[in-house]
Amino acid sequence: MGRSPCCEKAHTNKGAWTKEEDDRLIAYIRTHGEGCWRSLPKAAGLLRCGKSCRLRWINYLRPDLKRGNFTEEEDELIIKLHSLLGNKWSLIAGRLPGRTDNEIKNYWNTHIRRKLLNRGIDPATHRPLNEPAQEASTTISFSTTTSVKEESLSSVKEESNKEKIISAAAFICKEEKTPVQERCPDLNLELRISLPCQNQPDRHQAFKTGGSTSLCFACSLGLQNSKDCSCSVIVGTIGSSSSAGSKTGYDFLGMKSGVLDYRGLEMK
DNA sequence: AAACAGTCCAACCGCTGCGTA
DNA sequence: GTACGCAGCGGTTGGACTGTT
Repeated sequence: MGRSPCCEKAHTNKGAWTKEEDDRLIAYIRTHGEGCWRSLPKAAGLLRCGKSCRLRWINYLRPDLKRGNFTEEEDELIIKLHSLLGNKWSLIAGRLPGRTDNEIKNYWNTHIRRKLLNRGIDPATHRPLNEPAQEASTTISFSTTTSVKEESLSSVKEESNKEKIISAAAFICKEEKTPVQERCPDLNLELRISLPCQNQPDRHQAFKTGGSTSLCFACSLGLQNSKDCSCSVIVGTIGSSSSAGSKTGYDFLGMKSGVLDYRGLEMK
Protein backbone atom coordinates (compact mmCIF):
# COMPACT_ATOMS: atom_id res chain seq x y z
CA MET A 1 0.00 0.00 0.00
CA GLY A 2 2.17 2.95 0.29
CA ARG A 3 1.67 6.17 2.02
CA SER A 4 1.71 9.50 0.34
CA PRO A 5 4.90 11.43 1.05
CA CYS A 6 4.80 13.88 3.91
CA CYS A 7 5.51 16.67 1.49
CA GLU A 8 5.93 17.34 -2.17
CA LYS A 9 9.62 16.60 -2.45
CA ALA A 10 9.95 18.28 -5.81
CA HIS A 11 9.02 21.63 -4.34
CA THR A 12 10.92 21.60 -1.10
CA ASN A 13 14.36 22.79 -0.17
CA LYS A 14 16.79 20.43 1.46
CA GLY A 15 20.07 20.82 3.20
CA ALA A 16 21.26 23.62 5.41
CA TRP A 17 18.81 26.28 6.49
CA THR A 18 19.36 29.88 5.50
CA LYS A 19 19.07 32.81 7.88
CA GLU A 20 15.93 33.92 6.07
CA GLU A 21 14.30 30.53 6.50
CA ASP A 22 15.18 30.53 10.17
CA ASP A 23 13.69 33.99 10.61
CA ARG A 24 10.50 32.99 8.86
CA LEU A 25 10.12 29.90 10.97
CA ILE A 26 10.81 31.75 14.21
CA ALA A 27 8.41 34.53 13.32
CA TYR A 28 5.68 32.10 12.42
CA ILE A 29 6.01 30.02 15.57
CA ARG A 30 6.18 33.14 17.73
CA THR A 31 2.88 34.23 16.25
CA HIS A 32 1.06 30.94 15.95
CA GLY A 33 2.84 28.61 18.31
CA GLU A 34 4.13 25.10 17.70
CA GLY A 35 2.10 22.37 16.10
CA CYS A 36 0.49 21.53 12.77
CA TRP A 37 3.89 20.94 11.27
CA ARG A 38 2.43 19.63 8.06
CA SER A 39 0.66 22.84 7.25
CA LEU A 40 3.26 25.12 8.79
CA PRO A 41 5.66 25.39 5.83
CA LYS A 42 2.98 26.63 3.49
CA ALA A 43 1.53 28.98 6.07
CA ALA A 44 4.95 30.34 6.92
CA GLY A 45 6.00 30.65 3.31
CA LEU A 46 8.74 28.06 3.59
CA LEU A 47 9.72 25.61 0.89
CA ARG A 48 10.45 22.93 3.45
CA CYS A 49 8.62 19.86 4.57
CA GLY A 50 6.94 19.94 7.96
CA LYS A 51 9.31 17.41 9.38
CA SER A 52 12.27 19.54 8.46
CA CYS A 53 10.67 22.60 10.08
CA ARG A 54 9.93 20.71 13.24
CA LEU A 55 13.46 19.40 13.47
CA ARG A 56 14.99 22.79 12.81
CA TRP A 57 12.87 24.37 15.50
CA ILE A 58 13.37 21.67 18.10
CA ASN A 59 17.07 21.13 17.57
CA TYR A 60 18.27 24.59 16.78
CA LEU A 61 15.86 27.51 16.99
CA ARG A 62 13.96 26.92 20.20
CA PRO A 63 14.67 29.83 22.55
CA ASP A 64 15.17 27.65 25.61
CA LEU A 65 18.03 25.69 24.11
CA LYS A 66 21.28 25.67 25.99
CA ARG A 67 24.12 26.02 23.54
CA GLY A 68 27.67 25.25 24.41
CA ASN A 69 29.70 22.46 25.92
CA PHE A 70 28.28 19.81 28.17
CA THR A 71 29.33 20.05 31.77
CA GLU A 72 30.91 17.21 33.69
CA GLU A 73 27.67 16.85 35.64
CA GLU A 74 25.70 16.56 32.42
CA ASP A 75 28.19 13.98 31.16
CA GLU A 76 27.72 11.80 34.19
CA LEU A 77 23.97 12.19 34.16
CA ILE A 78 23.81 11.16 30.53
CA ILE A 79 25.93 8.10 31.25
CA LYS A 80 23.72 7.09 34.13
CA LEU A 81 20.52 7.67 32.27
CA HIS A 82 21.83 5.81 29.26
CA SER A 83 22.73 2.84 31.41
CA LEU A 84 19.12 2.74 32.54
CA LEU A 85 17.20 3.85 29.49
CA GLY A 86 19.43 2.79 26.63
CA ASN A 87 19.26 4.78 23.42
CA LYS A 88 16.08 6.54 24.45
CA TRP A 89 17.53 9.91 23.57
CA SER A 90 14.32 11.80 23.93
CA LEU A 91 13.83 10.47 27.45
CA ILE A 92 17.39 11.33 28.35
CA ALA A 93 16.96 14.77 26.83
CA GLY A 94 13.90 15.21 28.99
CA ARG A 95 16.17 15.05 32.00
CA LEU A 96 18.57 17.65 30.65
CA PRO A 97 16.91 21.03 30.29
CA GLY A 98 17.98 22.94 27.23
CA ARG A 99 19.46 19.89 25.54
CA THR A 100 17.90 18.11 22.59
CA ASP A 101 17.77 14.43 21.86
CA ASN A 102 19.77 14.99 18.71
CA GLU A 103 22.42 16.93 20.56
CA ILE A 104 22.72 14.29 23.26
CA LYS A 105 22.79 11.52 20.68
CA ASN A 106 25.59 13.24 18.80
CA TYR A 107 27.45 13.98 22.00
CA TRP A 108 27.12 10.40 23.10
CA ASN A 109 28.44 9.04 19.83
CA THR A 110 31.33 11.47 19.62
CA HIS A 111 32.44 12.02 23.21
CA ILE A 112 30.93 9.77 25.79
CA ARG A 113 31.34 6.53 23.89
CA ARG A 114 35.04 7.19 23.66
CA LYS A 115 35.21 8.29 27.25
CA LEU A 116 33.65 5.05 28.42
CA LEU A 117 35.85 2.97 26.17
CA ASN A 118 38.88 4.70 27.64
CA ARG A 119 37.60 3.75 31.06
CA GLY A 120 37.33 0.17 29.86
CA ILE A 121 33.56 0.23 29.88
CA ASP A 122 31.40 -1.04 27.06
CA PRO A 123 29.18 1.93 26.17
CA ALA A 124 26.41 -0.37 25.02
CA THR A 125 26.17 -2.46 28.15
CA HIS A 126 27.92 -0.23 30.69
CA ARG A 127 29.92 -3.22 31.80
CA PRO A 128 33.67 -3.72 31.85
CA LEU A 129 34.88 -4.57 28.38
CA ASN A 130 36.59 -7.78 29.50
CA GLU A 131 33.51 -9.04 31.28
CA PRO A 132 32.07 -12.06 29.47
CA ALA A 133 28.75 -11.46 27.85
CA GLN A 134 25.83 -12.78 29.82
CA GLU A 135 22.64 -14.01 28.43
CA ALA A 136 20.01 -11.40 28.80
CA SER A 137 16.83 -12.35 30.53
CA THR A 138 13.64 -10.43 30.86
CA THR A 139 13.33 -11.01 34.56
CA ILE A 140 12.79 -7.77 36.38
CA SER A 141 14.83 -7.17 39.45
CA PHE A 142 12.37 -5.83 41.95
CA SER A 143 13.00 -5.57 45.59
CA THR A 144 9.90 -7.49 46.49
CA THR A 145 9.90 -11.23 46.84
CA THR A 146 9.92 -13.35 43.75
CA SER A 147 6.39 -14.58 44.31
CA VAL A 148 5.08 -11.07 44.61
CA LYS A 149 7.09 -10.06 41.58
CA GLU A 150 5.65 -12.79 39.46
CA GLU A 151 2.17 -12.19 40.71
CA SER A 152 2.50 -8.52 40.06
CA LEU A 153 3.91 -9.02 36.64
CA SER A 154 1.34 -11.52 35.55
CA SER A 155 -1.42 -9.22 36.62
CA VAL A 156 0.20 -6.30 34.97
CA LYS A 157 0.35 -8.07 31.67
CA GLU A 158 -3.39 -8.06 31.49
CA GLU A 159 -3.73 -4.55 30.27
CA SER A 160 -2.06 -2.85 27.40
CA ASN A 161 -0.75 0.12 29.32
CA LYS A 162 0.73 -2.26 31.77
CA GLU A 163 2.50 -4.05 28.98
CA LYS A 164 4.32 -0.85 28.30
CA ILE A 165 5.51 -0.83 31.84
CA ILE A 166 6.64 -4.42 31.58
CA SER A 167 8.54 -3.83 28.39
CA ALA A 168 10.13 -0.72 29.80
CA ALA A 169 11.05 -2.52 32.96
CA ALA A 170 12.40 -5.47 31.06
CA PHE A 171 14.42 -3.10 28.97
CA ILE A 172 15.89 -1.30 31.89
CA CYS A 173 16.66 -4.32 34.02
CA LYS A 174 18.14 -6.76 31.58
CA GLU A 175 19.05 -9.34 34.09
CA GLU A 176 18.46 -10.33 37.62
CA LYS A 177 22.08 -11.00 38.46
CA THR A 178 23.31 -7.49 37.97
CA PRO A 179 20.86 -5.00 39.30
CA VAL A 180 21.04 -1.53 37.86
CA GLN A 181 21.87 -0.29 41.28
CA GLU A 182 25.28 -1.86 41.15
CA ARG A 183 26.20 -0.01 38.03
CA CYS A 184 24.93 3.31 39.28
CA PRO A 185 25.23 3.20 43.03
CA ASP A 186 24.34 6.84 43.42
CA LEU A 187 21.44 6.79 40.99
CA ASN A 188 18.87 4.53 42.43
CA LEU A 189 16.14 3.68 39.99
CA GLU A 190 14.97 0.60 41.73
CA LEU A 191 11.77 -0.58 40.15
CA ARG A 192 8.94 -1.71 42.28
CA ILE A 193 5.56 -3.22 41.79
CA SER A 194 4.51 -3.68 45.34
CA LEU A 195 2.14 -2.64 48.03
CA PRO A 196 2.03 1.11 48.42
CA CYS A 197 4.12 2.39 51.26
CA GLN A 198 1.81 3.03 54.14
CA ASN A 199 4.13 4.59 56.64
CA GLN A 200 6.46 7.25 55.45
CA PRO A 201 7.38 9.33 58.46
CA ASP A 202 9.88 11.45 56.71
CA ARG A 203 9.65 12.74 53.18
CA HIS A 204 12.62 11.96 51.01
CA GLN A 205 13.96 9.67 53.64
CA ALA A 206 14.98 6.40 52.22
CA PHE A 207 12.17 3.96 52.56
CA LYS A 208 12.26 0.28 53.00
CA THR A 209 11.25 -1.96 50.17
CA GLY A 210 11.44 -5.61 50.97
CA GLY A 211 14.53 -5.30 53.05
CA SER A 212 16.44 -2.89 50.89
CA THR A 213 16.54 0.84 51.09
CA SER A 214 15.66 3.00 48.13
CA LEU A 215 14.56 6.40 46.99
CA CYS A 216 11.96 7.26 44.45
CA PHE A 217 13.08 8.13 40.95
CA ALA A 218 12.71 11.85 41.47
CA CYS A 219 14.72 11.87 44.67
CA SER A 220 17.37 9.62 43.25
CA LEU A 221 17.96 12.24 40.61
CA GLY A 222 18.16 14.96 43.18
CA LEU A 223 14.64 16.18 42.56
CA GLN A 224 13.46 16.28 46.10
CA ASN A 225 10.28 18.23 46.50
CA SER A 226 9.51 17.96 42.84
CA LYS A 227 5.92 17.26 41.97
CA ASP A 228 6.95 13.79 40.89
CA CYS A 229 8.59 12.84 44.10
CA SER A 230 6.78 9.71 45.10
CA CYS A 231 8.32 9.65 48.52
CA SER A 232 5.57 12.02 49.48
CA VAL A 233 2.76 10.42 47.59
CA ILE A 234 1.17 7.06 47.90
CA VAL A 235 1.28 6.24 44.29
CA GLY A 236 -1.78 4.83 42.63
CA THR A 237 -2.30 1.34 41.48
CA ILE A 238 -2.03 0.31 37.90
CA GLY A 239 -5.48 0.68 36.54
CA SER A 240 -8.48 1.01 38.74
CA SER A 241 -10.00 -2.26 37.66
CA SER A 242 -7.07 -4.55 38.18
CA SER A 243 -7.82 -6.81 41.08
CA ALA A 244 -4.33 -8.18 41.41
CA GLY A 245 -2.90 -4.84 40.45
CA SER A 246 -4.83 -3.16 43.19
CA LYS A 247 -2.74 -4.89 45.74
CA THR A 248 0.42 -4.10 43.91
CA GLY A 249 0.99 -0.41 44.01
CA TYR A 250 3.52 0.91 41.63
CA ASP A 251 6.15 3.53 41.77
CA PHE A 252 7.95 3.19 38.58
CA LEU A 253 10.07 5.95 37.11
CA GLY A 254 7.57 8.54 38.11
CA MET A 255 4.92 7.10 35.88
CA LYS A 256 1.40 8.22 36.31
CA SER A 257 -1.80 6.69 35.14
CA GLY A 258 0.03 3.81 33.59
CA VAL A 259 1.74 6.06 31.11
CA LEU A 260 5.43 6.65 30.96
CA ASP A 261 5.88 10.30 31.81
CA TYR A 262 9.57 10.91 32.15
CA ARG A 263 9.36 14.31 30.55
CA GLY A 264 6.99 15.58 33.10
CA LEU A 265 9.68 15.36 35.71
CA GLU A 266 11.11 18.76 36.20
CA MET A 267 14.80 19.41 36.53
CA LYS A 268 15.75 21.78 39.25
C1' DA B 1 50.58 25.06 1.03
C1' DA B 2 48.40 20.84 -0.05
C1' DA B 3 46.62 16.45 0.98
C1' DC B 4 44.69 13.53 3.99
C1' DA B 5 42.39 11.79 8.19
C1' DG B 6 39.56 12.45 11.92
C1' DT B 7 35.82 14.81 14.22
C1' DC B 8 31.61 17.24 14.72
C1' DC B 9 26.88 18.09 14.10
C1' DA B 10 22.82 19.60 11.34
C1' DA B 11 19.72 17.41 8.65
C1' DC B 12 17.53 13.58 6.44
C1' DC B 13 15.28 8.99 6.26
C1' DG B 14 12.48 5.38 7.59
C1' DC B 15 9.94 3.42 11.13
C1' DT B 16 6.61 3.40 15.00
C1' DG B 17 2.77 4.73 17.84
C1' DC B 18 -1.34 7.24 18.39
C1' DG B 19 -5.62 9.33 17.11
C1' DT B 20 -9.41 9.33 14.09
C1' DA B 21 -12.77 8.27 10.57
C1' DG C 1 -11.27 -3.98 13.04
C1' DT C 2 -8.91 -1.46 9.59
C1' DA C 3 -6.76 2.14 6.95
C1' DC C 4 -4.87 6.41 7.00
C1' DG C 5 -2.66 10.86 8.49
C1' DC C 6 0.34 12.82 11.48
C1' DA C 7 3.95 13.71 14.99
C1' DG C 8 7.79 11.98 17.11
C1' DC C 9 11.80 9.05 17.54
C1' DG C 10 16.33 6.80 16.63
C1' DG C 11 19.74 5.64 13.14
C1' DT C 12 22.41 7.31 9.56
C1' DT C 13 24.52 10.47 6.33
C1' DG C 14 27.30 13.97 4.43
C1' DG C 15 29.29 18.48 4.46
C1' DA C 16 32.04 21.61 7.20
C1' DC C 17 35.66 22.10 10.15
C1' DT C 18 40.11 21.00 12.45
C1' DG C 19 44.39 18.75 13.16
C1' DT C 20 48.32 16.25 11.33
C1' DT C 21 51.75 14.96 8.05
